[in-house]
This record gives sequence, structure tokens and C-alpha cells, in this order.
Amino acid sequence: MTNTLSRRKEAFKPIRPGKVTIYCCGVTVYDLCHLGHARSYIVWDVLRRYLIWKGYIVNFVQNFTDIDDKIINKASSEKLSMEDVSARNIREFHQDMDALGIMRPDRMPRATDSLDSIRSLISNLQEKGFAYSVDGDVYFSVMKHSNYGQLSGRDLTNQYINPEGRVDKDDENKKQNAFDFALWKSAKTGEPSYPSPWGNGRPGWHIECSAMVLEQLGETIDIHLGGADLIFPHHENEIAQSETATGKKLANYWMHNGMVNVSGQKMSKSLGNFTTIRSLLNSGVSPMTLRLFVLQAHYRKPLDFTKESLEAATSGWQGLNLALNIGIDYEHILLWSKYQKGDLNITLKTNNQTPESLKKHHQRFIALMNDDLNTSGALSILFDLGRPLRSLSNKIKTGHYSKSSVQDDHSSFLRWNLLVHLAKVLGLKGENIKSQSSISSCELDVEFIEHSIELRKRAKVSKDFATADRIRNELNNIGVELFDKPGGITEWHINE
RNA sequence: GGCGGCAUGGCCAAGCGGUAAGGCAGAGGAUUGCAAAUCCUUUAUCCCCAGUUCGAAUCUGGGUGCCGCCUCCA
Repeated sequence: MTNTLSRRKEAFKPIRPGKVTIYCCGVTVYDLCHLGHARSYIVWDVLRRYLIWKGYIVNFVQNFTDIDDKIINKASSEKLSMEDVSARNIREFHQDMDALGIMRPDRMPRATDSLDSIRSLISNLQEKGFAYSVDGDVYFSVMKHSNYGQLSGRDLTNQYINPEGRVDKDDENKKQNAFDFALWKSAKTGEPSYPSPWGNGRPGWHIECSAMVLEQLGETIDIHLGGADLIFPHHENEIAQSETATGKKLANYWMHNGMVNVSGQKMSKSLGNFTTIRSLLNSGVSPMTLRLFVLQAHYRKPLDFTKESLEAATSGWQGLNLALNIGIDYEHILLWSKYQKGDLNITLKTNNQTPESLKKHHQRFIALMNDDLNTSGALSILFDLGRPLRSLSNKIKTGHYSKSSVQDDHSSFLRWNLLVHLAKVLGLKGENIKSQSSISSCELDVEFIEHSIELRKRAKVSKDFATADRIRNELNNIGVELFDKPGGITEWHINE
């Protein structure tokens, strides 16, 4: 895996054999999540699934930042409490993540529940002389930390200071150095606040993560995750705080995902170029399409979101989904349930009946995933596995299927089994797309439609294709599309 | 100005020194009265220049273009 700390690929070695501790930076719960968040959590979900699949016991912790200026602003504009806004957005977050098939983290601590450890961590830093308080604020003294900049490769003397006046002036006057950052902020009137040795106030942004890592996972963890935009200053500051307090390394591996771009620019709330996960799902984009969209690019590279790229993912997913569903959709013909499922890994290794090509696909998949989570490459294995299965389903659909030899039939089954198994490692699951025609049919006269189809059928039998096409066009005009299937069956769907 | 990253067919995208995965779109074909859907087949020498090497998309040096970070951010 590429370790941001060393900027190179390193072999992964956990602190304790067989166990992995992971901390993933979560969201600030002030609004719905957008596609950028989706990418981050899909990618880390795949990392987690893969580690579990490889046999590791993974302890995955992800926080909710539920104390923040943006939440406070939102609350005041909606005349709600900060807690109300947070609670609502945590619910929405879960709804979106569940829909995307992202496994829930083992623990999801909140800043509001971690105040004790936050306060004691700040006291610790103060006792060590790395923090100073000014009028109820407490700041971390960046210049005292000798390794500051190790993660982001920065030399503070060369950084922009207070660029374009984007930094709070009051804050700046209190700081001893422009790069010092707040550990604790005194409360302004009317703001939610919590008691502390420095007066009423609330924690700064970075300290909660340091406190939570320590409280939930210990002094040193295996992997720390987050978006590339968090490298500086967030993660740099986290390292400074944690390592000063404990004297230990915070995380052995740091992994960062690339941004989602919109016409070459980062998707973000402030630029207003974002698309929420919710609106995508509501517009009929399937969760699995979004996973495919995300996983088709390497996690560290920027990923451009366009209408075309989404359409490509949609079509791609349809094909893969077809292959994933073959054993279920055509079970009545294939009768694959007669085969023992068993342990696929053992079957692949020990059974000499297993075709070499399947073993190769399996090995290749692992090699690609081992190589810094090459999901794009791993997907190509899935498509390769799926191709013959799609052919098979086409034969069945067009009535050209005939029972193959027992051996071929069994290897088709194994192929399907392997495909479903590997897809699951990427969190991709077959979706049943049958019976969509009944969704909003209440608005339409079903009897009329079916009567029309019957009339058209008669016209077709008597080779009156002009009438047949006219009926189809008329139905099309009222939003009903007809599809002739083998065996004289006509299906209809409602067009949006 | 500092730090980091990227540049591969019409579009997206893998590739990590041994002769270009995969997806989408397009084209041709199968199927179909025609459609749609589905399946089959098929399309590149890798931004530019110089070098290292038997051999480079892959390494080195120099360009050019784009992006991220240096407020908040996944």
C-alpha cells in the first residue's frame, strides 16, 4: 500500500499479527453527503472488506464530528439545536452509506461523547509545554514540535501565511505563530459550550481525532485513513498532538483517497459543484453503479464525475449484474443448486477438476488487490469472469441453450461462484431488476395497455406490421415501451 | 512562492523495464417482421525533446499542460 508518510509503496505489516486497527476520518454532520464522501467511504470499505477476506481481524473506527461552526450556523438558520442538526444528519449519513452497501464501522464515536478524553489530552499537552492558553482559547505550539510537516512534506517557512485574508483575524492575534492551531475555543455568546479548565468552550477540530484514536484504539494504530485534502493541516496536526502527548508514533500507515472532480475541479460544498448521494440514488442511479463508478479508478487518482462517466458505469454495471444473477435468474434451467458450495478457496486450490483459468483469475485478483488496492484491475477480472456467463445467459434467453457436459456445467457453476465471491470482496452484489413494470402503473390504465398489446399481437400474427407498429408507437407516446421477447411474449415498461 | 500528484485509443481507465487489461461509445455480425434488449467480433505504441538500456508507456534530465494542498473540506 502507498503510505503517505513515506510516499512510497510498502508491504503491510500489522502491529499484532492477524489484527488490524484502522481509524478513518469521518464527516462533519451539517448536511447531506455528496459523491466525494461516497468515494472515500466506498474505497475504505473495500480496503476493510479485503483485509477481512484475507483473514485479518479488523477493528474499524470512524468518527462523527458533531461540534463545529457549520453545524452551529445550520442550527441557528433552521432554529434548531446543534444536537438536532447533528442527529438528523447522522441518520441521513447512515441511510446513504447503508444504501451504498458500506459496512458500518465497528465503532463510531462522536466528539460530544469524547469530551473527557479531549480535555485530558489538551491538559497533557499543556503540561508538556506544547500548548498555551489565551483568553479561554488554547493553542498548540507548532514550532515546538520538531517533526512538524513530516506527513505533508512541508517547511512552514515557505508556506503562505494568512492567504487572502481567509483566516479569522481575532484568532490570528492570539496565536504566537500563524500556524499554531486551536485545541480549545472559548464560546461566544449563544453558542453551545462545554465546561473546561480554560472556561466554557468547545474543542478545536483536530483534537477530537487524536483523542478518539487514543481512547478507542490505543497509542499507535496500523492504518489511518482519510481524503487527500485532510493531509494538511488536519492529519499533520493530529500527528503533532498525538505524538507529543504519547511519545509514540500515531499510525504506521497513512492512506489518502483522491478527490472527485467535476470538469477538472474538486467537488466541494464551497464551490457548489456537488451532487449529493441522495439525489443520485433518487434519480434512479443504482448504488452498485456508484460503487462501480468509484472502483473503476485507482483510489489515489482524481476521478472525474460527468454525465458520460456515470452513463458508462450504468451500462457497465448492467452487464456485470447480468452475469452475477445468472445462477438465480436461470436456476430453473441450470439447476446449479445441486452443486455443493463448499469453501471456494479450498476448491480452487485442491480440486484438480477446477479449470486452470479460474485459478488464474483468482490469483490475479489477489495480486492486483495486494498491489495498493488496484480495484480497476480487479474489476477487469470480474468482467472477464462474467463474459462467458453472459454468453450462456444469452443462449438461454434466445432458446439456444442445450445441456452441456457435466464437467462444463460444473465449471460454469464454479465460474459463477467465483465471480459472486470476488464481487462481494468489492462490495458488489447482484441486483434483481425484474418486475419493474408494476412500479408506477397505477397512473395508467393497465387494462387498456394489455388490450392494446393483444390487438398488436393479432396484427403481428396476420402480418399486418403497419398496425402493429402503430400500436407500439401510440403506447410509446403515452410513455409505455414494448419489448418483444422470444416465445411471443411482449413485456412493457413505463418510461420516465 | 512552497509541497504533492497527474498526462495511455472518441470517452473513462489499468500498467511499476520485456513488447499496450477492462469498461463505455462506435462499426460489423447473430437473433428479430421491424424495434429494444442480449450475445459474438473489432479499433492505440502511450504529451514533447534528449538520454540510460539488448529492450522504456514504464528509469533519468529538460520542457509543456492540468489538478490538489498551503482557510473549511472525503
